[in-house]
Amino acid sequence: MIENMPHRSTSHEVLAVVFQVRRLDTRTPRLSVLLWERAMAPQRGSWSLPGGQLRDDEDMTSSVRRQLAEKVDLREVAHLEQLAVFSQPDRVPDSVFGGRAIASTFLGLVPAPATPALPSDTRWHPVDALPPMAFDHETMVANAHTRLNAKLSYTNIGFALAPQEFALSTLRDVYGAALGYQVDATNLQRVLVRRGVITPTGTTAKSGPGGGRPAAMYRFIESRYRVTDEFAALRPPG
Amino acid sequence: MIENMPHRSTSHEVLAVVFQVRRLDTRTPRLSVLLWERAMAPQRGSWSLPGGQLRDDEDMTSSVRRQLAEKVDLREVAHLEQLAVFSQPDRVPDSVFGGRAIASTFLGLVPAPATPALPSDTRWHPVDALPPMAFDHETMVANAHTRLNAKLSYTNIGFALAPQEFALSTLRDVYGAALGYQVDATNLQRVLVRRGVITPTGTTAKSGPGGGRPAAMYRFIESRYRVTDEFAALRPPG
DNA sequence: CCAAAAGTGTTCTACATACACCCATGT
DNA sequence: ACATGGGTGTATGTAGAACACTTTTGG
Repeated sequence: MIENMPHRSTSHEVLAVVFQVRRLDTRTPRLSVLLWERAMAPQRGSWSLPGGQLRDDEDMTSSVRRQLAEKVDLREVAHLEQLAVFSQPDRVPDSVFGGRAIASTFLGLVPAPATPALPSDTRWHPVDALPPMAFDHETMVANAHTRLNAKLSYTNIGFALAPQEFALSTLRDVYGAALGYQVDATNLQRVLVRRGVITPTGTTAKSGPGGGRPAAMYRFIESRYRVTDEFAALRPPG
Repeated sequence: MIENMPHRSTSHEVLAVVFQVRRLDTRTPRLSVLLWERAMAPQRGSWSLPGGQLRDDEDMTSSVRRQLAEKVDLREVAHLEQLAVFSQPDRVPDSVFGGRAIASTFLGLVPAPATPALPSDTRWHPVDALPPMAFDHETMVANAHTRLNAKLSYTNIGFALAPQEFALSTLRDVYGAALGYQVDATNLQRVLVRRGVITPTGTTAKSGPGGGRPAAMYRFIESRYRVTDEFAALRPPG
């Protein structure tokens, strides 16, 4: 492959860090990210973020949507936002795109319940146990995770991870999985109700086997991203 | 000019929103942004952000630095960070870069006291009284201003706007100019000292004409960007 | 001695955590 | 009855805003 030619071309790729809170086994759910396994060199066998080259006539948001549609049902992506740009000239070898490639990353969120069929090379991986990853994609995942955690504090972004209707214990698990520490359902309720983010639906869930009081169901008041309280904070315990 | 050809080229430009808190007249200082006036079509006479095309062999941070060096003394830029990408295919007419141009924006900060000579087409403009601006550059300034204000709350980013040593009343003016509301010097001191962001130097300033108690001088403990308190908030009065 | 500017101390409020206690359901 | 999970109410801590009062200078 030719490297360091004076006028190598510059292309632009778009990559999506798509998160969902998923329960793998019977244990508590984990924050997971959508990855596909590279079948060809370079870095064959390592895992990549979904994405691809930006076309000359599309903007980046359209491009991410187009490329994601090959991996998941787009109607399930409840939130999508720009993250950062990665522009080291050698971040991917020239052989991949026939030159140097700038990457723009996006954060995508998929609500908890459903996930449809995935292509055979594509899988969800818990972010706390990532497989070997291609190029600088691991950094991108960390970056996205940080952004998500920050926004859980001061926006209503949880709507894009939680089911349409949910018990508070479910919401607690969703927040807990994303933030990486145990969240108190009691306080979570008070905080989010006070801020006008969630509201009771009036219905209640059934008790599970072994009894227990039936849980009141809640829903997010808006299902569009909004900054709810610029200065709000969800602090870790301790 | 040719438009909507199936394979128009895509180029990449880098633009910097450089802020400084400046006193224009005798009144309180204002947050200002560095702009240059377009001498040629399109949009001749409107004002643009400094920047230009990314080269094939440089990363974006290097590119901003290179392009900024044509406008200001780079040693004065105390902070530089990535903002957002603007990728609408028609955000600038094809005639400018011979095709479509994606723009990556950066936030730059210059400390208060000095400003060296500028090129004749370049001037500082208060952000609350911007001149007619080219393309989507006004949006970019607004975007940068929002980011700066958020970071004043939970980081030590003020170091990049304040002089090396300063009285608290000066720092109050710097914060006030950026945030757009009056800040109480008393509380600012307590908050920033408690967080370990600023510290007294031991020296005091001279009193001005008409007297007044001499002010104790302070400095920022670190002059590197740092998140000081993830959950901190500086709220507006009222 | 008075005005001007800086600094100190005190109070007040609001938000968020912690935790003990009460409620509703299944077996 | 009692275990299991859900919900309510109360205390506690803390960061930050508000503001009155004191200190130090110049004229």
